[in-house]
Formats: sequence, C-alpha cells, structure tokens
Amino acid sequence: MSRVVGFIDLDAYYCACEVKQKPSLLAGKPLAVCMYETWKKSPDRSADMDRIVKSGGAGLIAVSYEARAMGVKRQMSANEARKACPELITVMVPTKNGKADLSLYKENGEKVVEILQEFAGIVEKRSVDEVALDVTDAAQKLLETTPKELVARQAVNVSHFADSEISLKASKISHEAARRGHEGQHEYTKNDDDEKNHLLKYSSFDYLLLAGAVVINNARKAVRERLGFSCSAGIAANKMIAKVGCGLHKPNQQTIVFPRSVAVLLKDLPLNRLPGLGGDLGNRISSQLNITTAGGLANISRSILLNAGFQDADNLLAAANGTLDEPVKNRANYKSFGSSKTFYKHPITNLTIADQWLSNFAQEIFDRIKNDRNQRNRAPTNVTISITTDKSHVTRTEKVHIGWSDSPQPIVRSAHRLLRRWAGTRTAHLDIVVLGLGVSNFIDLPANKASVMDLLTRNPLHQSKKPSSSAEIMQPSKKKRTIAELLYQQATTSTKKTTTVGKKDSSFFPSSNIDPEVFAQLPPEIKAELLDDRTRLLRQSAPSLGNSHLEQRQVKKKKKTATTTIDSFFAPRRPR
DNA sequence: CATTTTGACGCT
DNA sequence: AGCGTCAA
Repeated sequence: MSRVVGFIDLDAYYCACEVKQKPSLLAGKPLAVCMYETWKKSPDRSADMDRIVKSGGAGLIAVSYEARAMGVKRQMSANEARKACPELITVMVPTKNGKADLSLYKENGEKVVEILQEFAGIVEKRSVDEVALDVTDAAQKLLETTPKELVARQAVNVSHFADSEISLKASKISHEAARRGHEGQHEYTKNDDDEKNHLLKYSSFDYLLLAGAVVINNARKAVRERLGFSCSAGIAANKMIAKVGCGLHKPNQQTIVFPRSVAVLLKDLPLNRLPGLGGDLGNRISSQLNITTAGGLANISRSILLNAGFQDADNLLAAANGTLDEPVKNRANYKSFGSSKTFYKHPITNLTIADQWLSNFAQEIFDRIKNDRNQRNRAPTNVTISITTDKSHVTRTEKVHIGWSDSPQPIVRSAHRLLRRWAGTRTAHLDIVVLGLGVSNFIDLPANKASVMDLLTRNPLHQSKKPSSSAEIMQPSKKKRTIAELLYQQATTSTKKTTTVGKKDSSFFPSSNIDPEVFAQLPPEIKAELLDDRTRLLRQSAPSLGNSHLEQRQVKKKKKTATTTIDSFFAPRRPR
C-alpha cells in the first residue's frame, strides 16, 4: 500500500528559537548561534538573559538565512564569521550549571510536534528540528471532500516539484554544501517548469501526493502562525525521498516528488546525500565501486555489490532507486535522553569532580523526567553513564527505580556507583574528556500521580486508560526480572497465583495488597516509603482497594529485527 | 583557544 | 549490556 509521507525540517532552527525569544532585537538580522563564549568558566546565562556575545571564537552551530546570504556558514568560527559579516549578531546557547542548556530548543521542538500531530495520524520525531509525518489518511480525506482539480491547484500554488530545473540543479550540489546551506537553495521563486506540471495528467496516486502536499502546507502554516517557526518540507511516497525532497528548497518552501520524478532526482544526486550513506559506508561504496551518485549506485548489479562485500545490497539498491520504504514510525517523543559535556583540553582528573558533574547532569535529567512523566505517565528504568578518554569510550548501565519519586537522588547515586564501576580502584588521573549521563527504557506508570504504593498493590487504584507511547516499546522480559520489572508486573497484571506470604512481611500489610516477594527485594529507602504510606493510609482509614476487573495491559512484542535495512534509513548495516 | 550536545539504532 | 555508526 502506497503511503504519502511528509518530511518537515525547521529552518535555521536554533536561530529561529532565539528570534522567538527576542524578536525586536533579532528578527530579520544576520544571526548565528554558538555554543559558548569562551572555554573559560563564566557565569550561567539562562534563556531569558542577554546572550549576545561580541567576542569569542566558538564554532557556529546555527546560522540564519540573512547571515548565510552574507557568506556566513555553519561551522565557521565566530571570529571568522564576523569578518565575513561585521553586523553579524552572535548569540550563545543558554548555560546552566556550567554547561550548555538546550531546553529552550527542546521545548519549542516539542510544541512543534504537538501541532503536527493535529495533521497526521503517524508522527515520527527524528531530532530536535526534524519530523516525518504519514499523511496518507488525511490526504485521502481531503480528496473525499474536495474536487481533485482544486486540490491539485492548491498544491501547485504552494509547492515546488522535484523534476523542475531549479530542483534538479539543487539536487546536484554536494552533501557538504547542502548541509552548510545557502548554495543551490533559494528564496521563494517558482519558475515555469513547476507550472508545466499543472498541465500534466495526474495519476490517482499523484492526486494523493498533491493532497498530502496541501495537508503538509497547512501543517507548516499552523506551525508558523502559532509558534513563529518557518519550516521546509518534502512530500513523497516514502520517507527517504521525502527527506531528499525536503532538502531541495529552503527556507520556508516545500517540494513534491512524484514517483515519475524519482529517477531523475536521484540520477545526479551525490551518493552521500542519501540518508545513511553520508558516512563510512557511503565512502567505501564510492571508492570501491568508483561511483559518486545515487544514479551510479543504481546501475551497479546486485551481484557486483555482493562480491564487493556489501551484504546489504538489496537495501542499498532500493535506496539508490528511491524505493526504500521505511514506514514512518509512530513515535512522537524520546526513547532516551541525557546530558553530557566535553572538557576540552581540561579533562576531569578525579572522582570528586566527576561526581559533581554527574550530580549536575542528574538534576537536569530529573527535571526533564518530571515534565515527561506528567505528560506521558512514564519513567525511565535505566541509567547509563558514558565516559570518553583519550583512549576509549565506554558506557556503564544499571537499573534504577524512579516511579513517581520526587528526588533526583536515585539517579545521582546510580551515576556515582557507575562511575566507580568504571574507575575501579583508580581515583585520580581519570582523564575524562567527555562525561555523560542518560536515562532510557521507559515504563508506563499508573495514570495518576501516586506513591510507590500503587506500583506494589495487586489491585491498583489507578490504571492507565490508554497505553502511553512507551507501551509500544515495552517487552515482557524473559530474563531474570529486575525489581523495576517486578513492580511493573505488579501494577499492571492481575495476580493469578497466590504467593506464599511470609508471615513477617504480611503482617505489615493486613490487606495483602503488597507482594511480599517484591517487597523483600526493595531497597531500604523504598521500604521506608512504603511503610510511611501504609501508616498514612491506615490513618485515613483508606477505602477498600476493591478488586474486580483489572485491565490487562497490552504489550506489543518488540519485533525481532531479522535483517537490517540501510535502516530507518540512518543506520546502515556494516558489510562483512 | 573549538565539531558540542545530543539522540536512534544495529551488531554482538 | 556495551560498542560502534550515523545524524542534526
């Protein structure tokens, strides 16, 4: 079944967020965003403070289109950029606890996703500024209520087409130039080539794409009007081509790629502009097979690819032909998040300092957990530290119970333990160049804010009405169950067997709402919390916890990934 | 002085 | 669980 996919990319996104913060000062100005002012320690500057920096040589991570027009490019150092454009305004990213604080951009990005969800049934958040939408259903509905000729006219008025002269010119520029922006991209101009399409006879699927383009245009308009962010988009029959199409015309424009235009679009497209081939794999393909374009790869036979050691030949060819069809994932929020910092030329040398940074990271992460938890009734169960030294990069992970806890301490303690697990007996000369902390493996929590008590009751007072998004990534564990998993099990399934109740434990809980087996495994502080809860409940003479029906949580089994594709189109399989 | 700070995912 | 790759 053919789908209609829209791929949306926010224009000069970090700059746009800064303009939104201070429109009177920044709107319409050549603007760039850099990470820090200097490598020296300086006071934190929050999002609402003045963050304009006049000196400092940090690399630019975002450049407004006004600045690009003056020759400023991403990755230039700020000093270099000021030479190219003396009136350039450079803004540094907010800082908090001595590190970059990207929450301004993350929070705005989440608002964008919320709006886009009104326009598409399936929404895949791909990064802070990129979203893929499956708008097949919305496009179909539009065609049911509006004459297709009218839909086509609307779409043509607001879209480019991939086979137009200017689109094809844009398709030929290099990966690097395309990423740095400007060259080959345009302010909004439509030439006659686009209009010719309007005279063509459209297939019924073409009409569906045109309808999708109208939907996407409406979505972009909503984002612009409600949040002030402009974005660009591609519309095509699959995610990969939609993304390529999205890159053809920026800013604030959209491009339709009809199936019949795919071949000509890919013919001269630099190979490394194909999603997933921008790195090592793409380089090896280029050099070993002596090709430079997607069209070139499409002309290589499957057997030659296999002989050259590229085991993923089928998917590579599908990508080169524009037929790779990775479905838009139904995931509008993060599966993990974290906090990290590079200690440029001043590595962390001892445990105490590392502990302090980990505590900072934990605090920041916990703030995000609280927001996420309130919105989605979920909490992470894994904590991972990540440590890079000159010689190595390692991660260490352990389980953590967070639930509705109101303290970052569990994360802090985990992080400190994990640090020691990595350091072993060494306490000095750690030479940590990059230190990071993250959380992942979210589980659903009972729908309302509640104490740990609810997680342990056989007949929970609160149950999620609908599975939250994290339900789709849950899987029943076949391995030894962790405490967190036991808790989850207790909270969400009815207990069929009667557990052997240890007399000592059961005496704590006359109503037998707590599984003593579970209770016994709990860390002391949680046991304490439970006992507190119990006395509170007894004082309030809690109503019977009742029983009757329990919702059986539906847990989708994680699909066994038998074969790797050139993936989700971003993580190609490594040939052996 | 300077490609930082994130995030997803495949392989083993 | 841990490592490596790709990407914005």
